[in-house]
Amino acid sequence: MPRWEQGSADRLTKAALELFEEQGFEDTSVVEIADRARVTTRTFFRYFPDKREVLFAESDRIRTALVQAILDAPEVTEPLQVVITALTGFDWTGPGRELQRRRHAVIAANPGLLERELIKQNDIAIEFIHALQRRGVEEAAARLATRAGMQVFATAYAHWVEGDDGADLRELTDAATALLRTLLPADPSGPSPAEPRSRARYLP
Amino acid sequence: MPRWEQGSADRLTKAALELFEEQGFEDTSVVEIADRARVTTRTFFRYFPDKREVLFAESDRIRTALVQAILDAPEVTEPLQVVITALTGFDWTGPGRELQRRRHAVIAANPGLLERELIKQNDIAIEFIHALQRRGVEEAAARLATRAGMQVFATAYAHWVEGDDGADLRELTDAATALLRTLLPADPSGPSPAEPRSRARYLP
DNA sequence: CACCTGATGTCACACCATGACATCGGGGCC
DNA sequence: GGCCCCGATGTCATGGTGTGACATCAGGTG
Repeated sequence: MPRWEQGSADRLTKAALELFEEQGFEDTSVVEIADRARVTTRTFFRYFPDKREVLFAESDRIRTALVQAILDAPEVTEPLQVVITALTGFDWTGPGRELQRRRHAVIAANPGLLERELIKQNDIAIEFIHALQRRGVEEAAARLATRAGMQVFATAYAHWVEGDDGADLRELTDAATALLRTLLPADPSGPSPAEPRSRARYLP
Repeated sequence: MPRWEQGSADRLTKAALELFEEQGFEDTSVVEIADRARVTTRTFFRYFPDKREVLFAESDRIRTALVQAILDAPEVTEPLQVVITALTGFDWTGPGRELQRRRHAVIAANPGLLERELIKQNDIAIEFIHALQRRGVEEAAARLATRAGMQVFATAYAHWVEGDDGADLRELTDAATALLRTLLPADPSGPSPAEPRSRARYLP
């Protein structure tokens, strides 16, 4: 195929993004997308397993890169820091900031696509947990570190994109981590009735 | 309608559960479910917005009860404890332990239903966050407390159902909370390069 | 009895998704 | 050059999902 010609997958993604912006996700049929990309619907489904997936082609690349970052982290690093560092170290601009913004806006505007985004995030979390376990982290700790780390990052990221001041993303994650710590009861004797903890089943 | 006769919705749910057990979710059509329940597919879609939802009718009741538990918690309670207490205080056996077990087994065996379960949990999380905010908790804290609390509960619950010893669910959540605390860097000076924190944007 | 109302059935239709097979065009090999 | 192979795409047929419009039927009520 000549290099100057976009592949069908790219044309389909572009067409879908445009149509979703123009008339919404639900009111756009696969036929319309395929027509605009000058292919048949059969070709659409050869490239994407279903209609929603057309906006999530990058997802695989992102997930793989993040998991690799976790596996590559220095051995001594604490699991929560491993997760947060992987997330903050990733280049989220991807294939162009503007395209990324449009894609995100379309997803945010459509419940169906939001669901798919949630699934994708969950897939990433699952692989994070496995990656941490491969680093020797025990399962319960891996689950907690992953979910907490992703939520901490989400909190920081939200403040980062909407923040007026050019705060550093790392500093924001530190602040979010600190906030999370304030939510946990103090360690030796908490506000709860000072029952001494029964043997901590999950501690190493 | 005579009292001794089950309503269509109940018959549909029962039929669907049986068929999903017998031949799987994907290989069961709405037509089959409707036939076994002695109604038409049109009636199926009057009671359930889509095929998956047939196993999640209880979801609304559960979500409502949990949110109410959060709103009813004593005013002084810390947000994380509010979430955990709401979850541990709920009667998860619902409409019969055996039915609940079958339903859960079917969901666990089908990716499509697992996705829906994830969505439902997310819906619950969103309402938890709103409920906490109504209690005066700031948004970032509400998000972190909700996600952390749900994950802590999930960790404890998993150990509870698979545990041989009859450990108390409350003790298990305490243990999981303690584990989460060990994952966070120590508060005043952590293992990270001792950069003094810039003003903590999220602290009260 | 006539009427109303809620639940259900009937019919038609659009869309999503996939299997089976045909076609077409370019690159390599003799 | 001519042939063949193969990957990408098109064509056709089909099954399942989900919804709107309207008909029907039963029970309760005046």
